[in-house]
Amino acid sequence: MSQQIRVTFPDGSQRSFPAGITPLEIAAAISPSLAKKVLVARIDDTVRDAFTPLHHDVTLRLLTWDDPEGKAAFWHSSAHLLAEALEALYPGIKFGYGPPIEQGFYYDVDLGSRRLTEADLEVIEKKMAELAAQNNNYVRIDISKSEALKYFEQKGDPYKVETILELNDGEISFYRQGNFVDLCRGPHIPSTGYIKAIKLTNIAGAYWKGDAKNKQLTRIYGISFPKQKDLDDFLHMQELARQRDHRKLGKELGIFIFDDDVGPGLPLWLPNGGVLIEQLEKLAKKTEEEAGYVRVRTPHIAKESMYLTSGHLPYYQDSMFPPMELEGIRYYLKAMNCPHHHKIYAAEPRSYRDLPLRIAEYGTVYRYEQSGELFGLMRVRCMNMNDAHIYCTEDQFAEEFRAVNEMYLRYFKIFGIEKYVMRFSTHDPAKRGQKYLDLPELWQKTEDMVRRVLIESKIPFVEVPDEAAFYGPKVDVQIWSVIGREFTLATNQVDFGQPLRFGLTYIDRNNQPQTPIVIHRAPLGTHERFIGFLIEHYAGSFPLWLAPVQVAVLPVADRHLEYAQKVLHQLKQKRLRVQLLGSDEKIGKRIRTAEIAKIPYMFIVGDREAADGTVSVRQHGKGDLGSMATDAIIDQLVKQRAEVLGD
RNA sequence: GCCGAUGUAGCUCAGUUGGUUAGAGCUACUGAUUUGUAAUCAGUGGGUCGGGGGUUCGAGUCCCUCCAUCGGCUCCA
Repeated sequence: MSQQIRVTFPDGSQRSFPAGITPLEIAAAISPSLAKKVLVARIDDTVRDAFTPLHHDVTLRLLTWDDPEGKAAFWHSSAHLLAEALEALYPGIKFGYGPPIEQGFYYDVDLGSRRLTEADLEVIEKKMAELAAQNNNYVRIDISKSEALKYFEQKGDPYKVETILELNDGEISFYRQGNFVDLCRGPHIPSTGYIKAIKLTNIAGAYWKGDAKNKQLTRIYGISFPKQKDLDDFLHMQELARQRDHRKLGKELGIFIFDDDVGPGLPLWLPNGGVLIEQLEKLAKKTEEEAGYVRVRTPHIAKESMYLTSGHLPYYQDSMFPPMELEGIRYYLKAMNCPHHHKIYAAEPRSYRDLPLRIAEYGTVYRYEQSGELFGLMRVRCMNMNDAHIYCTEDQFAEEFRAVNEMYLRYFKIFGIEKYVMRFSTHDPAKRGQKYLDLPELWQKTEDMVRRVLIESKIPFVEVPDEAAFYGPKVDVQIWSVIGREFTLATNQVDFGQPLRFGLTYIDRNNQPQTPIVIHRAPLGTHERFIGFLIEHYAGSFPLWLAPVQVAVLPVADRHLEYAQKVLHQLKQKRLRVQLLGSDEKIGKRIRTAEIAKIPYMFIVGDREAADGTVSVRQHGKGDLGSMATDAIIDQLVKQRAEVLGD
């Protein structure tokens, strides 16, 4: 009677098993140690519980903690465990969603009038550990819609009821572990005992269904692991990440500050930050000059009428500082540079021979970001954009877009930026005329061209439908802060809307007026976000060309001061940024000071060096490199700088 | 903007259940020291405890309120 099924494994091998066997039992048949590690299984193309009975021939892949799907199930099951603990501790609370996330899991709960504190988290953690130790199995229960509704109506959980109402009968399942039952499509790990280490990380408010109009629930974040050591490692990594947080390093390295009296989101760049800005601008200006850009300067404010022309008012008004009125006219602080640049384009008649026209400016813009959004340098209210607008014909568009893209890649190479994602945002044709300009041909043409350019330049990218700008498709570069927040670092946008609004034209070879296409591009984003990112990227140890102080000169004793001054002078002659760390403190202390300041090079000079015209070179993070002829090492540094800045 | 937490010298932090002149290290300043690859020694200065209001005989410590920061949510042309 025992029917056999054929199971195909990822390596192509096949084995027969009695029907009704579960992936977990199959794992046990292969090896007991494997069985202990299996969390879920990919059955044909779907990830399912490892305790799913198999009744037909299948392809099977056993998934463990080492697989992303394994981790996701592990954390999803942990979220259920959190809910179980919460229900045990605070009977009667209501449950929202409780999914796994990239690093851990959360559960949204309605605690009524109860407030949770950090101390409560420890209590909940203990309860979770206690429930985990019971090693209860996760059990799947397929259930009808009406039965499901009945259960949660009886229990009095409106959020679950609302969720069930949106599901179709026949695709609803519950999962139970111990005495706790939750609506869930799964899959789950076999039992709670797999969860050995738990850390609840924080409490936050979160709107039900992510809608600010809905009630705000309490979200409890946590993370869990199959071994205590994994949790320890995770916490250690987090600590290391915090060490390179740009807000901490920015203060320690004297790069920027915020001041209550100046205002939130309005950074003050200290001299060291000023150097970073100078160098970035030097790089950008050189790069843009070589790429045929022209440079302009425009005011920080403009009349209301211009923003009516551009269409930013009233649509974007909430993100702009409120207007100021002079002589009966309203002026706005600019939130973007494009309108000013369009005016420069329109300042004279343009011929097809003038195109492409590439107008660049490190423009300062002001945006009224919500107070809760501000985040160090990464999200501010005053920012300096590496902005430019390229005005071109349709025929020139692909080539211009490609050139911009290549500029991105050149920058990324210089900075060694490897962890990023290019997001290609396209429009939804069904929403043309409402969310998007109704210019089907241009959408089609530019989207195709952008896609082709991205593929040809072999940049991995993700295409996100229905995320384009109102006026055209765009490519954004996404990066992450050390604490894992995602930001758009750079952006490259196509615009066929504003040229129409501003009535921009050029005369083609047949003497007919035509509308140019505009490309908005900011490969280095804003100084604020880019430098915030760089601080974290380099952990504050900037490469020579960027470093605020490039070389520290350390005389061993007072009698070497004269020689130190001579070395200092040689460095300055080559326009290197230097600092003399005098001799009041012992040399070890001064080396420490320079190391903490993350100065790339130290030149230590004593009797030996003064006698033979050398310096003892110490590189930040690497240590003593030995003595070198002063001229030779300075030449090396100058060469290093020239690799990026060209001089 | 919403939920929650936090806010003590320039920086990092300690300040028991509210009780005499609020502490430490680093920094700064002064003096001594003249040093060979990650912290020389001594002395001095510096906070009224984020702002305002209140409770109390008495508040850094309790309450209210405003501001800022932090963690999320929402937002992000």
